[in-house]
Amino acid sequence: MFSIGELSKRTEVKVPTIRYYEEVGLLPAAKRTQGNQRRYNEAGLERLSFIKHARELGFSIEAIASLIELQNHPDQTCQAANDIAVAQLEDVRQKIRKLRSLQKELKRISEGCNGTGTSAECYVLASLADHGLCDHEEH
Amino acid sequence: MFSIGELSKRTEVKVPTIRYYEEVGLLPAAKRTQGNQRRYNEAGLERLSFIKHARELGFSIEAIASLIELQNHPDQTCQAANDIAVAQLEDVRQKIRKLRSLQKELKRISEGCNGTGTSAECYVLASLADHGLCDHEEH
DNA sequence: TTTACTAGCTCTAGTGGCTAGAGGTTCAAG
DNA sequence: CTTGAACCTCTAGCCACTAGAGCTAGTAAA
Repeated sequence: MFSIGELSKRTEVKVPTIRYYEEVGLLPAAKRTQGNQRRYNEAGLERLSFIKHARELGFSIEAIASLIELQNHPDQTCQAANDIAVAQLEDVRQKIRKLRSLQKELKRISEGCNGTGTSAECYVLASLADHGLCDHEEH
Repeated sequence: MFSIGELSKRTEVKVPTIRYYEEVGLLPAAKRTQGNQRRYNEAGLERLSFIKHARELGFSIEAIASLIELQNHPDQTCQAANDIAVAQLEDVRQKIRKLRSLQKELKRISEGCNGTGTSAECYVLASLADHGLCDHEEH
């Protein structure tokens, strides 16, 4: 049994974040010492590692809650888990597409400006002021 | 002179968002009718268009405030404006890099699961539980 | 055992960039 | 003059934390 600080060190998840996960129900309410301090075991560590990894992959708290729920029903098919992963993958792909188009426009804008002119004739400012000057697509 | 609703229609920026921009100082306090309703002119429309376009490119409110400040000093060089654009571009590139590595891992995870097994043997859940099962890099 | 001090506790508020809703007022058309 | 859409302000909510105040518990050295 170890403290929240120890759990934090081992998982590299900050202490207030651990308490937050407990509050929103991702982590079960921890056992307490007589003095009301949280105590964890290996199961708690594994659960938090799972959550951390999923967060790093961009899964929402809600999606992680669903995944944990699925873990708790080991006899069901994992179709639902796969669906969540596939949805997350599609979400990431979408974000990449959007960022790539932003990248393209930002590149064009900043390359049009060498930083030596005055603000009045600045290509960066002009591009932002006039949508027509750029290739930007609507979302 | 036109109303906030008209400005909203013309720029495709929602009414509460326009009020929010005014509140945080991106838009100057609008002139008011005797009945306290906001009235805008073409200058207001151009300013909001600038803000909208910059937001679509992912610039933060703070960065946009700086860009507007630069517009108001047309005699200075636009080095600072270019710096902001370049920083934004680098930020976007960084996000793309990170998302690509997430995409790769998510793809691998979801392809490892055909959705027909049980949760107990699910590759998605196992991958999330065990960091060692994946290629995921630390950030 | 006392003392010091770190680490823990709860609670409230703040972050960014909006969005939603309540409850009231103004404007413009008919 | 009446109707009703559009406007006003104010408060609260969203997500996933993060920061800080003010207090208590645990632990190691003296």
